[in-house]
Amino acid sequence: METKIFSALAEPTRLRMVEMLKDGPLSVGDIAERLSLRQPQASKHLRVLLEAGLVEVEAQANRRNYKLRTEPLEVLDTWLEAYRKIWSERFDNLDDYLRQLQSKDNERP
Amino acid sequence: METKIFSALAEPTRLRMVEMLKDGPLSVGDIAERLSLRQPQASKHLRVLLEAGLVEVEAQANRRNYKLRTEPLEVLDTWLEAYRKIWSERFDNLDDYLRQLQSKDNERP
DNA sequence: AAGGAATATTCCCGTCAAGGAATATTAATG
DNA sequence: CATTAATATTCCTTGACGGGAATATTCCTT
Repeated sequence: METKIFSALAEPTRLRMVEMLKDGPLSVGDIAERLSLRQPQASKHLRVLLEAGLVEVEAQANRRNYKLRTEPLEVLDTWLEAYRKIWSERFDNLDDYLRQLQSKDNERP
Repeated sequence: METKIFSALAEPTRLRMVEMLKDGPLSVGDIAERLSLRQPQASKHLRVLLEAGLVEVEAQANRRNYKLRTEPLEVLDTWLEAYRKIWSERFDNLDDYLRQLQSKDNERP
């Protein structure tokens, strides 16, 4: 698993950017305004997201519209698969345990 | 969403630790050895994982056994939910598109 | 109680990331 | 072509992070 996506999302401002872009593409200015950032900082953070593959840019005249790319998130989702097994196993164990209790209850009368 | 988990996983060594612990708890020494780390570095990284809630410790005599905690990963999994919708929508759109092609093919003869 | 094994913590240092301010770039417009 | 709007890049400084080496702590053993 590539750690680049984690570093990119480890910065609160960038995480908020990603969450914002979930609802559709935005220009740098829009992003900066909504997050109360100065434009250069917005551009810099967007560059990091770009290099992590989390966004793509479409130039439209003066503007640059940044759009979310889900591919790295899909990779992350796949990576999580192995861990989902673990917590679902735990759930199953709890489930088994509850069933055991249940059957003991049934033995009693 | 808490960024702490991302910072914790952004470090390649720590990510490897998490992946190792997927298969069960390990002592500091074991972890250090498998990753060819010096013990102090292993301890330091484990501390970060601990503070991120990604592991828990169980002291057993001299040893400290570190065990994976999946709770932060479950939070991450939940956070991903909103994005899964996006890429599955895209898939649906592609699906629709292919169906359209299909029906146009059928019109032709 | 002393010694040794396993682990944690501290100190030092080099590197890197982030913000601020200034400047460069690109495109539209008069 | 000059100006302006939108964005990117650079330079600087500061703070956090990671590795190395040394040391402290804890617990077992004898």
